[in-house]
Amino acid sequence: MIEAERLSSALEDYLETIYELVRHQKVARVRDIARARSVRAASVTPAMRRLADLGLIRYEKREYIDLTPQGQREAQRVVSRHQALTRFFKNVLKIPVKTAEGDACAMEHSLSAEGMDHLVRFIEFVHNCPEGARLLDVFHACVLAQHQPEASCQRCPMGQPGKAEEHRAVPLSAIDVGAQVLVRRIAADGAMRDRLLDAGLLPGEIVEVVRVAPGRVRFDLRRGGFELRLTGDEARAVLVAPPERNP
Amino acid sequence: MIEAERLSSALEDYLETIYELVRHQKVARVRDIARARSVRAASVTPAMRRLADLGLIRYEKREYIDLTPQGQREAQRVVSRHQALTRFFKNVLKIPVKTAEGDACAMEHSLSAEGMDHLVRFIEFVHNCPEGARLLDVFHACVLAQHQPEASCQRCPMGQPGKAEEHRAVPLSAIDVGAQVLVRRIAADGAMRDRLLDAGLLPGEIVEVVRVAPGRVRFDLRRGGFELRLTGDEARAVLVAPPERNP
DNA sequence: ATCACCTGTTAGCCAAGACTAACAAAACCA
DNA sequence: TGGTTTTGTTAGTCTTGGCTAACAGGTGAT
Repeated sequence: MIEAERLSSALEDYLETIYELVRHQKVARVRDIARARSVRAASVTPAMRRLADLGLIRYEKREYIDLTPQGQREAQRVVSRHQALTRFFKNVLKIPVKTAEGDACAMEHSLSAEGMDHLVRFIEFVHNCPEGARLLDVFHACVLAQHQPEASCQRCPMGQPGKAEEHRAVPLSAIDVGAQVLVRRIAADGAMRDRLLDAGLLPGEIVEVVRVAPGRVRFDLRRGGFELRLTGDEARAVLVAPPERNP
Repeated sequence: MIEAERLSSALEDYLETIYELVRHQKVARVRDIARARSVRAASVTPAMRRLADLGLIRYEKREYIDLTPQGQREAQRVVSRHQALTRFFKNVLKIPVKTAEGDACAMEHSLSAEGMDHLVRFIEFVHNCPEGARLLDVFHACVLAQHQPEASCQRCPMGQPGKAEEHRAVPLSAIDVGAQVLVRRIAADGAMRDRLLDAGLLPGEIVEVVRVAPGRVRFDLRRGGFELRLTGDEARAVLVAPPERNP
């Protein structure tokens, strides 16, 4: 048995798979592990040898595999992170179950102890504290339902077009050349939202309007050293804080 | 130029590094990339060749490296995820800046479009909506400050030991053998909290008390097929919903 | 009893991505 | 101009973690 410095994600995944298999099917065999991880059985054998060398599993050729106490602890650590992330994605962010699973599965290997600690505090908060539960409801009603305007939150000024400007949010399409503005919100869904977010238009970012095409059909922005071109529709979906006015 | 199926995390990191370098230092050289990524220069050259083959960077031997428009988009996508995650970890979960950076850096490669979409909605919510801002305040005051009891939230019943039981939360140490209970909250900090969370005691989990040592100094639990042993102190820190009573 | 089948192992291959050591090209001085 | 230093590239090695193909060991059916 050799001392571990840091388990690779692949080995953590194997360990987790074994954990789930013994939990549900009582025993873990090479075949099952291969199926669960979508790899060939021939790839499993050497991984088992490595895990056995690390003292995390008991593995004798052609026999059932199971976890040592240390392997159990290690696997449990990973599974806990997986659970915490999955719950956050499903219950708080409300992303589709399958995507939530996928994201959690990939991220579970790199969440720090501190991240885990605080993430779980957050989950505890929205589950246990009436304030937390209420505010989560507001988030879901107000923000996730934006594409169903009639369902959207009455309290939140960002959801009400008339009140938006009072709260210092105007579409980027209304901004003059040369002004620097602060992105507040992306009022778009689906592919267009993805495009704008991927382009770096996150709330809190500062952008400068560099050029506006005649007819305001195209907007060239500068953002931290790079230029970015938006269509009129895109610019209308980017809500920003209006530039300061010197009174 | 070859078509990309899916960029590896390593290549995404190189791309991101180049992006940040041209943004701040105007140019990216092999030396700088190697330093930024803590690898040897000899590892950078082949990575640059791969990125150039994918049409993401412009790279001529011994010349400055820069991003093609496509590379810029690709890098920006990764950087946006990095930013969104960092902000969430820093401003919402309030984990230390350095840890936040580290976690974001590792997770940025595996956040789905949907996860990104909803994560940013959440950030928009707590930044723009008065309700959201309040949510965050309550969370920070009530939950993160738990170890300073005088600062803890007055509204939240979980923070007030007297009221906790009314809200169906009692320490696991008070539970009888044989009972199945639901974990509500881990009332511990630091290493003990980490240990309990890593052991899978997350809010929402169901555990059964299998055995209690004389003097209630040790508690053996069963959780989804595995046994788990807690000390008395640990059991006192696990707040659970009391078992149903048949009236 | 033997043949076929299922499962697991071995051997040998490959690609990614790191490393060192040695070499080549530029740049920097004197 | 020529030597030194810095910077980049090449060649060769290693580990991880996949793959296929071939083989081995058990189980079961005829």
